[in-house]
Amino acid sequence: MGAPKQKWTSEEEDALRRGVRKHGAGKWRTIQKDPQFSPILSSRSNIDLKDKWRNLSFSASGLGSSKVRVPKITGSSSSPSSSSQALLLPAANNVTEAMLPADADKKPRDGKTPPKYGAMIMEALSELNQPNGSDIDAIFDFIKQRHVVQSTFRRFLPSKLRRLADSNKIEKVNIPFCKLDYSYFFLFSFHLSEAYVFLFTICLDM
DNA sequence: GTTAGGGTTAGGG
DNA sequence: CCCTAACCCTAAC
Repeated sequence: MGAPKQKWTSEEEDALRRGVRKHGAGKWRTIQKDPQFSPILSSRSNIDLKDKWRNLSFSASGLGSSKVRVPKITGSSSSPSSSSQALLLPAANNVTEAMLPADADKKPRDGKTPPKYGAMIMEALSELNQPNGSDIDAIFDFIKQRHVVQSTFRRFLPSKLRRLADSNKIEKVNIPFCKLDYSYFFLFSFHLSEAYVFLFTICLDM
């Protein structure tokens, strides 16, 4: 409780980047124990290094740069891109030495066109319009294909959905007639002239 | 024991 | 009110 939040300094960030550049990503313990970065990252643990690196990757992922609009929405079938082992990056097939953007110094932030995740979720649900419901992965995949979102989006996507539900925009209910623990989320949006009923399914544990 | 992923909380715009 | 960054917990290797 003594440190509510310890912001990362430029020195620590630089040290982390340097360490990754030298040892490579994934060797957080080695970087942390390195005598060169040890005094700098003494207050940081390997977990912290990993988290910071993760955040850095997200920031450098590219948000607000190339807004590739893929009107190929096939929520029902033909979804080859939606696999199981797909990195959050769109096409990061550049593994040379460091799989991190060293040129992330520049942040091409639009600033004029905020992502608005809430709108993305609503749009995805509206476009999907699946009677059976769309799982959270489908929603995420849809948004990912349509917009460039950060990897963190998937992490706090449930929280955002819950927030939306709390905002009377969406509601979640559990359906017991499922095979296992399947939670169906009902999302009903009341429009001025039309009433749309969307529901997305979420897999709790399987 | 360490790393990777997911979830939660706090702070800032 | 929404988005970003740091922190904590758990599972897999």
